[in-house]
Amino acid sequence: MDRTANLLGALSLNLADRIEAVARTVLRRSGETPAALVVIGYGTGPSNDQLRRILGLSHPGCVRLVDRLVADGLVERQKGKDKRVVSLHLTDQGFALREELLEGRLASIRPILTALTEREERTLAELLAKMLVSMNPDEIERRKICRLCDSRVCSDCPIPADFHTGDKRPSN
Amino acid sequence: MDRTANLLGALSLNLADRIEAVARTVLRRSGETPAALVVIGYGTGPSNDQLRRILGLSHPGCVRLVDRLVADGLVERQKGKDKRVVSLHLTDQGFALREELLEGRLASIRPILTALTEREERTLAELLAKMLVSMNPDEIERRKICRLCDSRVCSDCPIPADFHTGDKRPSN
DNA sequence: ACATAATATGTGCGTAGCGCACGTATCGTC
DNA sequence: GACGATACGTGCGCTACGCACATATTATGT
Repeated sequence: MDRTANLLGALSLNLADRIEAVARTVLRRSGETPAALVVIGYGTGPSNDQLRRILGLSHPGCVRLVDRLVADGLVERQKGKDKRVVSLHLTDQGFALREELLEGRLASIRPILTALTEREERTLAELLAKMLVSMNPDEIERRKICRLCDSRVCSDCPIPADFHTGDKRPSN
Repeated sequence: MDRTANLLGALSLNLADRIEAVARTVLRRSGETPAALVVIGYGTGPSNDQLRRILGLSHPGCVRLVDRLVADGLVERQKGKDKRVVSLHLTDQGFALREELLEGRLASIRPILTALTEREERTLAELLAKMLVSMNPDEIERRKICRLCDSRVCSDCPIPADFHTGDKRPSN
């Protein structure tokens, strides 16, 4: 079993490398910034605090991250229902870059799967789903796992989170 | 196929998170520092330049990384055959921490695999091996992929690199 | 043999991303 | 209406990293 664990770890590391490289190229930012773009892009208008929980950052870290996204013209701070909370939304430019990021991510993963037959790929999908389900994640954990997911291609998500109702364009 | 790619990406992200968390806990360092400890621990006495290529860092970045490891008492700079090159070796303390890191990494991956039957796990291992082989990596790329691997556990490595001759204790 | 290029390491300086401690504004509750 | 809880933002420092540059050693060409 440890051999399998090791192989899985090695492949995961390589995929993480690829995805990070894509994010750097597309956004010119690193760390949790790409994930923030994806999460905000689900269109639920998350608060700073909700975002930081999903990204696993401190509150100040998240504020600064949003500062960067705003400075880059990708995100807008809008009023929430409560005068305390900020509601985060993508600008059109942010949405466009998010699309590029998500497509780049999938493009970097696809080549690995071409090594498999269709049948093998289906088997892999089943195994992956089984492992994801077994994590039995709570809502925050789900969003954390899916913080770079392209929900549109993930039909029948094994660990559906709230925002799996589909991405929305910014409603300016 | 994109659904499978997305699931694979999500699981990989989660595994990368877990492994990074373990590394932070064990080493109190982040970035490529944990990988450096593992790579140096293969006992081949790599030079600064070889190390940087495997880790994908700039040369100065690698020098500073080694500075940190030396300051932490985990690595020693020894003379190479060439008066220019430095040969990097672990101290006993470095070796001990490397063991802790590798075991922690496996421990963080294992729980995911318990969701599978033995038969399923073997299937997964086959698929993983097939995907890794299909990358057809050169020597540097192989070491990059395996820069956090526990080679003792990875019997019959699908992409064997030079150092798969087994880890060695520091030979002070 | 000797200048010149290539290799390998290290340093000064700046940047990105993040956390801790703290301050401030708004909301709920008694 | 006071007081704690919630949510946001700021000052400050730290870690990890890259670029430009300096230095030392080895290889190469004439």
